[in-house]
Amino acid sequence: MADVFEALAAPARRAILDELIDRDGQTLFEICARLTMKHDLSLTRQAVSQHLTVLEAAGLISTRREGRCKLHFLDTTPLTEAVVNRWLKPKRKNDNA
Amino acid sequence: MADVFEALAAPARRAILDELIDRDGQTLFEICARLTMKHDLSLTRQAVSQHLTVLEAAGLISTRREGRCKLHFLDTTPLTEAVVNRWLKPKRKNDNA
DNA sequence: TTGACAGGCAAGTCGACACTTGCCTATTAT
DNA sequence: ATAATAGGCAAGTGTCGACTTGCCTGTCAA
Repeated sequence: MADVFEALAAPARRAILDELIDRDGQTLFEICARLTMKHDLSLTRQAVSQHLTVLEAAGLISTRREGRCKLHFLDTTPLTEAVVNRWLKPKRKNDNA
Repeated sequence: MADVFEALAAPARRAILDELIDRDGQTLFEICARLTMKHDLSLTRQAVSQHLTVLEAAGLISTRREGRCKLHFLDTTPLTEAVVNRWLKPKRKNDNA
């Protein structure tokens, strides 16, 4: 699994995660359209496709083919492992509020 | 406040956060030494200093001068706001386990 | 006051990555 | 079969950031 933080580094990829939270299981073209509409990000289809590849390599999204469509689903478990378990939980050892 | 995710993008900066979790309030030289020892990161003092600047700009660390030393303290609140409140909590609306 | 220690500023190099362009494959409908 | 849809592969460009080198400022002890 690739680096979760490297995947989160690009603003476009964070916007994609936002989009998948809003509506899970979108296709590449749907994501492209909604990025342009709601996030003012006018990217090429290839650009979004490469972002999706990075996100999938980081385990943040999973995909399923459906005929000629490829659906993308959000998975936030790597986020919990990478951020919460690494920095947020250890601090709770001292100040558990 | 600068971008939290951009601050987390560099592995060296994440290692610095790990170091400050292990021992809070370290100086620049202490962090330099411990990065070399425990993380196999042999960086210049200036490199670490620039990383600390980025982390402080992102609000992830706060500093306090103490004579000729500058102590660095971890602050994880931006992490919660940027990650948990953005992606982890919204998912809990559907599947709250 | 001189030297050592802790840190800051500025310019320069270099590699990685975000993005584009161009073309190709696979699935579905007419 | 042909065209349209949904997506993939590969190469190229350009910018940004991580890191270094060199020098300067401030603090403390002798």
